[in-house]
Amino acid sequence: MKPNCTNIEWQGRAKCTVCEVRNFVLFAGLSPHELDTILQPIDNLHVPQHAVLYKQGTASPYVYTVRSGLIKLKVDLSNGCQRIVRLLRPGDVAGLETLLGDPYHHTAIALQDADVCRIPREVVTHLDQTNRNVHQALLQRWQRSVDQADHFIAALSTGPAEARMARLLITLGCTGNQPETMPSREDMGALLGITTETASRIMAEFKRRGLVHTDKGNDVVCDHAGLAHLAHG
Amino acid sequence: MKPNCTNIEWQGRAKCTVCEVRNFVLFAGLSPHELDTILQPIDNLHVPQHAVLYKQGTASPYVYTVRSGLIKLKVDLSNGCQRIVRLLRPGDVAGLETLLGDPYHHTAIALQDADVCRIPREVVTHLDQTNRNVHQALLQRWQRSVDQADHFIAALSTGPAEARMARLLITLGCTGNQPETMPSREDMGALLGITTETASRIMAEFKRRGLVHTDKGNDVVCDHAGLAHLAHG
DNA sequence: ATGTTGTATTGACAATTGTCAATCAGGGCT
DNA sequence: AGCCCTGATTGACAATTGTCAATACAACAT
Repeated sequence: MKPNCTNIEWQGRAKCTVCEVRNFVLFAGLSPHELDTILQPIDNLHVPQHAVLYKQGTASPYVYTVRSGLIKLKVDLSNGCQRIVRLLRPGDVAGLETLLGDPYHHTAIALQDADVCRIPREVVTHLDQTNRNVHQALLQRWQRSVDQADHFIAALSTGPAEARMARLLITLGCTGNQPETMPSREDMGALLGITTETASRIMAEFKRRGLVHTDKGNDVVCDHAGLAHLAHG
Repeated sequence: MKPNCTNIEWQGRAKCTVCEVRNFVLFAGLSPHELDTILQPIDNLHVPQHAVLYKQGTASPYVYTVRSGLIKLKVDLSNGCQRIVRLLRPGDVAGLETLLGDPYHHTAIALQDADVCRIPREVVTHLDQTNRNVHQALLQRWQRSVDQADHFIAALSTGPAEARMARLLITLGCTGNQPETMPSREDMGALLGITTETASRIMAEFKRRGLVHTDKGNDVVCDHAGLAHLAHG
């Protein structure tokens, strides 16, 4: 077996009180004192690109919040294919179903190198019961999952492939200002419910039309207005 | 303007203590005494087919639970089309986003005559804070929305139209035992992200192949095994 | 430099799906 | 019955997308 470079690394105990994205994550409403009183450890993990954070159908008592990077949630289809049902960015939460005792409903894989906090289920359930702000934040994360799923249905799974690709690029944050790292053509296909080849063709055509411009590597800059125009039609 | 036969009718104050589906809905864990102490009124509404329960973008302080019938949640697309993102059956909850102060994220319309309970937001938030069982049930409803949305992505928006239609019929509960009421071809199209004509062609072909059998009106009985086979491939 | 590997791109063709228009079928009405 | 209206079905054709195979390209190791 060849050396595996996609092992998740422990990065130390999370330092929530100085977390630079704390205002976006689950514990926004906690005082430093309250954070100190958490008995269970919150660990900081580095998830290299392509590493598996958890597998669909397995159970473990952890919820994850994304601090940096990009995580995909995918499901296995009956015919062996896969479909990506969600993209998680900094501030998003993964594995909420574990709070209800369910095994994970998806397989979580890093699309780009990511840092996540691994939070024991008991920490979340306890804080949910004792802190109003955390409770509200939890409900908001759950609603956010619903909203993102709806976006996948309405924007990324509806209409011709070209329009969906344009919406995907916009969803990925292509504003035209700074370069964005693109997923592989295969992942784009799994995101949009089209084949890898169709995804490749559309991206190549976008390049020819000047709608996207290769920066370096997988980074591109986009013509946001042009993409927005295609996203409608 | 022609007479409107799709007005929502008030059916009286909800009698939760004798509600035949209470075990499936939000207040499963409440004792009769606790139910009596709810100050805000829970109303029982009849929603005729095609009636609008609420509109996307509007705000009102109500959550709804479906007691009978079938409700569709749809969103308006940028190009004027519409996409159905969820189907709600008895026990499902609609409008949870109102608990977070959001306007409704969808337009809710009855696909079949439906009975719903209209619950003031304050009732839910109060019970959520005072009763452990209601709190847990609320989280489960939220997760159920996520799961149903994921099903729309993975099963109803992936693969060729024929397989998606087979999965839709199975989702609608076609077991082959008793007849099921079908949505219109237009709604099937909006459910699957295909055109009305394609939906019609596929259903007609299913009939010719004997996979579905017209019972009476919009009711059909299905060959569950045959559909399940098509759903894979 | 050379090969090796994995991904992206492209071509050729088949299959699917969309578009637009016509026709058909059923229910309600006069 | 005859008419009207709506939704379902079908036909013809164009456009899109999938399939399978070949090629191009970039990163990396030898």
